[in-house]
Amino acid sequence: MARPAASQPTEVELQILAILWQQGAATAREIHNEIVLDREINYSTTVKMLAVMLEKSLVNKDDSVRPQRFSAATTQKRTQSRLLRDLVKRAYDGSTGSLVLQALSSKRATKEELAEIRQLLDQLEGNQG
Amino acid sequence: MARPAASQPTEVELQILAILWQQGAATAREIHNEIVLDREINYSTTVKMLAVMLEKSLVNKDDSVRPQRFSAATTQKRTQSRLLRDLVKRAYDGSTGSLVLQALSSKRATKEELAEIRQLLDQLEGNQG
DNA sequence: CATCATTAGCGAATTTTTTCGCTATCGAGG
DNA sequence: CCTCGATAGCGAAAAAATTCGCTAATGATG
Repeated sequence: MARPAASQPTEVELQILAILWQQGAATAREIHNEIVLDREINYSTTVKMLAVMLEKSLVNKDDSVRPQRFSAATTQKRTQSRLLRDLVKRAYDGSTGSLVLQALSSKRATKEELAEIRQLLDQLEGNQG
Repeated sequence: MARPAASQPTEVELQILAILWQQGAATAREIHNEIVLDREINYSTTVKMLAVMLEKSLVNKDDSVRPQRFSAATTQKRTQSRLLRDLVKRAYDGSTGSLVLQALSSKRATKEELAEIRQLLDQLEGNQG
């Protein structure tokens, strides 16, 4: 009776995933040390969260090494997509464009990113017009 | 001992806010009827959520009319901004541009939106280069 | 192979969010 | 002004998310 396919990560879970995406596989201790830079937390809590996330299939555990190493079960991209889609649906009335507009106007991207965006835009309009 | 200035709305709270943004001020019953279209829920629950949200300053209550009317305490834009900023920080390593790129490539925006985005892009690059 | 520091795991407590039962209040209609 | 259907509110239960104390296993070191 498998699990219902990796649910949306919660706040704390996402923080751990972010660490794993950034560092690749890591031990509980390494993950813990990262979290500690950000907020107070007991080592047991970190370990427990990892157990919970394993149960939810949000992370994988490599038991063949000691100490065991954890890694994200899903790519950052995939998770981003889900979160993004969800946000668009819940807060932007489903309009991705409106989110993009706001993102662009509110916070400035780097010159490189802008160029990249423009390029993508060309491509999209090309396909459409 | 005032409250800590409107926290990030939770799942259910956001659903209610979305309704208020769409319809403007509404009675508990009206809000409830909207939620019911989406999922099962008891009227008491809706009323309670509104009370909680009032406490958190997420909504305002007009007591001068009967039945009382609720309205969102913050504009949709403002809340969107917060949520977006938060998402960028937590899942996109702080890179807005990377979010925009993904949003654009994953789901297509309307022709109008694309044009608008392009215009905005011109403006942004103009200011920068 | 005893000792000790570290890692691993369990079970339960705490906190936050969401739910609703039950009572009180309101206001329209008779 | 009674009474009845709907709205309002309270307090507590249930569910979900986060926390940690305590014990067990592990493996390096003398």
